[in-house]
Amino acid sequence: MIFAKDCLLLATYNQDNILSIKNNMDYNFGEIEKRWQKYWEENKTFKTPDDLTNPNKCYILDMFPYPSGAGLHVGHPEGYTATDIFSRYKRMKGFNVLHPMGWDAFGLPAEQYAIQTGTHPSIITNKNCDTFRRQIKELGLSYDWDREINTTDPKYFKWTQWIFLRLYNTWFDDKLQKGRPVSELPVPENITSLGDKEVRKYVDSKRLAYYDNAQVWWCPHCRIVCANEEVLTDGSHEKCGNRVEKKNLKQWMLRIPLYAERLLKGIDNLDWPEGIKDMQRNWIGRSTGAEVDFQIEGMEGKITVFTTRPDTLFGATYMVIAPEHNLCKRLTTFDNKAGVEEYLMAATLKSDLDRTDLAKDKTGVFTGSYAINPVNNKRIPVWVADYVLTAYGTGAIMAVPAHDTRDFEFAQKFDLPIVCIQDPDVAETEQRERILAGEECWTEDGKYINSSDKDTGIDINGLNKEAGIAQIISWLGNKGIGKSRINYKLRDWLFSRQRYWGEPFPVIHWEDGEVTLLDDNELPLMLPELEKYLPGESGESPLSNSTEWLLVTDSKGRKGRRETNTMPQWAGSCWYYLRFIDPLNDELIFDKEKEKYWMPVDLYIGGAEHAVLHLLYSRFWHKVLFDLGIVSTDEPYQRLFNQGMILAFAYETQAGAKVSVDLVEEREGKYFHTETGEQLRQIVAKMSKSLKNVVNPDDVTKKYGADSLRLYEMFMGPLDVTKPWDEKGVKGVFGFLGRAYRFLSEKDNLFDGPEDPEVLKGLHHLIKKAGSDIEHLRFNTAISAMMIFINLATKKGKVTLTTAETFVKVLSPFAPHMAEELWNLLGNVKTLAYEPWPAYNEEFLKEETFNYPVSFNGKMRFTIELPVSMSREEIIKIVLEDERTKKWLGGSAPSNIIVVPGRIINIVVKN
RNA sequence: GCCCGGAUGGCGGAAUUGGUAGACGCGCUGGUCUCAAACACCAGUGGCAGCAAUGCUGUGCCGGUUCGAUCCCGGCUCCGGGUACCA
Repeated sequence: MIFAKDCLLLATYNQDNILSIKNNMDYNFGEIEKRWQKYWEENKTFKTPDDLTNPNKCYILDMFPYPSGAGLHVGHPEGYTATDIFSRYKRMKGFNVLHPMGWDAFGLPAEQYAIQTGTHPSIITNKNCDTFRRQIKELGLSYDWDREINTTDPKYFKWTQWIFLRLYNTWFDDKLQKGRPVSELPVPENITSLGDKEVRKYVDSKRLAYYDNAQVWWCPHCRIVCANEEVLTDGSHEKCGNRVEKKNLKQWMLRIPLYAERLLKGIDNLDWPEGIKDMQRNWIGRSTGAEVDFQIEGMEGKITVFTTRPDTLFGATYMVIAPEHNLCKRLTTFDNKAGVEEYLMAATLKSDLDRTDLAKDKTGVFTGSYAINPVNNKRIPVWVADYVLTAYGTGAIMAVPAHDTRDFEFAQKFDLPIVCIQDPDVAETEQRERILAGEECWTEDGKYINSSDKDTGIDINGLNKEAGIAQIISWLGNKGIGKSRINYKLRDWLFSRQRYWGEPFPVIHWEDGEVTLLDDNELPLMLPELEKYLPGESGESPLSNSTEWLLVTDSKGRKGRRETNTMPQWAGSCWYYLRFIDPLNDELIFDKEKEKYWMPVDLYIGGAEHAVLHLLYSRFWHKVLFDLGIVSTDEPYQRLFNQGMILAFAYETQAGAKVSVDLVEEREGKYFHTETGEQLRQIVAKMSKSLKNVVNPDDVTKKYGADSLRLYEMFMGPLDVTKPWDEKGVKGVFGFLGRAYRFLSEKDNLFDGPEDPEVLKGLHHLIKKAGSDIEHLRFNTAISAMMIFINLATKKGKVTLTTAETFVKVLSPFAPHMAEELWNLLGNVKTLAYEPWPAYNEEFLKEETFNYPVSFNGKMRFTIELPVSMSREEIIKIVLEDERTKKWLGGSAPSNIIVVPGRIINIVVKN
């Protein structure tokens, strides 16, 4: 009956289609996919609508990739397919959809390649982008390619530099909890009176971006500085595996801790996985406590400590300062000088590995000096130990060995006094006595003891923890030697790298010491062409080799030198979601109206490895831009979802040695080493070059088509879990697509007229389930529902044309090429990308009867079909009369009968 | 060590979050088609016992709450991820 439409189709569509109709029994995915990819590209089907009046907008974003030389692996399409399904679904739901893709293309591999070959990094970068683009297009992903961005494009990084200027020119108003332009910064009079230089110094100390000496990890092998997070716990460089060392270098830093409170509070209202929110909270690491000043015996000055437990001051029997503490030298007495110096020397040479290894065995050395415990005026020794970190708190602690395990270990080792000040009344008698005697550490709460002093007039004995803390803080405050304080783990962000292939800082250092930034209209500051990309010996970036670019002279003849550091890779990815809104705008970073319309990002999908850093940095920049009135939302990413990693099968010997996949053969479901013949275990491991178990999407697409790849990636399991790749699984979904295609492309299977009620019910069940599953990103069960429907339709043998069309619409977000092809074969001439998502009718889903499971004491014994409307009483009556019930009762009377309408019948029998 | 996830057939996973455990797919077994194979199609498939009807058993282990537990509570074991002395 669809012959008439076929004729129309033949007349309106291209020659290829005639072929496909003749041979429509076969699912020729190669031809189909090529045709529709071409159609979408030529018709700009997925161009983002310009109309900003549609109140339903949806900004759907992938974490854009670093275009590595290896090309795509099957992990990439997982997230991309998920956002694509969501985007296609939202378009059909009538939303304006913004769904862009781009490249996070600055990075070390291209630079290393440049060092080796002398080719400009942009050449290899662009080549890699081309590969990625081709591969991504072959997956039929519905990106608006007119919005493609590349972080290495001067038209893009001009605005990255522009944002840096804004960060530099912003200070954080603590009272308003808001970033403001430095032009609005009030400068105290005692500073203005000291002259311009001091004012400049003051302003610089408030800027969000500052230039200062920083102790950084230096990788002698890569000749670059590594961020803390790039240094692994064993003291090696994440990128190259070589040992790193400490070095002092002038660096750009960003004062992200000023935004700690805002970043922390903002997390609460985000629709993000709870685990990721927790990780961000822990990273920010807010803790409340107090700062307490300790006088030093026989010396001017004081040691300030940060403690979360000021209430335990009476138990503080010694102090520890970090090796890097600035009072360290002064506190060391003549007798102890040799020992301390030796210890300090050892500490600076220590890598993280040493520190971690030695963690089990605490080290430290006595300075010879004593401090005075303010609550009881007792002399307590001051020690130096590397278990105290200079970067956290004040770099000094008061040690309360009775109630802190680290302090306890240290005190035991060095035989320092342990005074219990909290009675562990909940502990067992024997344990309690040990604790009271200072033989065991107690970190739980308890009633204070030994916590009063007549001379200082303080007494917290008998109080609980909360009251004790409050009283001590108020006592410290009155004395002017302490106050409550909130401390964060979050540290200043080291924001420069000694590399070529990054955004240049728009900064000039003048010979007189002044630092100036370029004006907006001087941007972008381009990277110079170089002959050699090797970094300078001293740790300077390769940019220092380019004298022509490097040296500048101003109109008055003053000489200056450009900043040779470049920005880290985070810079470009911190704000790219904003540029996608208006990527071709040369006048503005983006149009304000467009930003207001599209922001925030409604769905952001990417790997969990970016859970903390990328998302935290990005949120920080966004909040600054919000404070400056540049963006309209306080948070950038409203809903976040992390896809799980895709692993692959790998093989290992009985001894546990990994065997490369090309040395493995399968025989009767078992695996053997092709050379040694040893039987191997199949395990699941990360894809890696060394195991040769990396799966390339190109190979999958060639064999089964992009629709199958997409479907399998989604069918493997829930989006957020780690799951192993298994090619056999691709075969499964390929089979499903083939069955669906053959069934729906065969005219004899389609008819006009009323639909079979069972098919109708199945169809509407599918529409409902697929819609809700897509909203909740549960694609695996949506696909399963489509399979169930096709199984039903094939069994029935025939469906109406309307049913076929409806099914194709539901299928289309998942397998868009095949859906377009079928849509076309069913007689439609336009793309189905904007066809309305079908509505389901609850009426068709209604059941007349329900097959009740009847259980006895919770064990299901048989089922009985009863009308849904039947009352509880009637149900009980019928069930009790049933022969099978009598059999299972075995003569005894039921003590209780539970009927949950539409669910279950449970008969309780007491023996 | 601490924090966060998780454990369901031979395998990936499903179960309206307290109501018929194992949907859907893979694999396997048998059959149809074929000279044969592949493809495709049909049937079966948690384990144990039985020719079968059927029965027993079963969601990492032990215990609890409940008429009823994969789901809630307590205690373990193992696996994965994060983190590294954060005062």
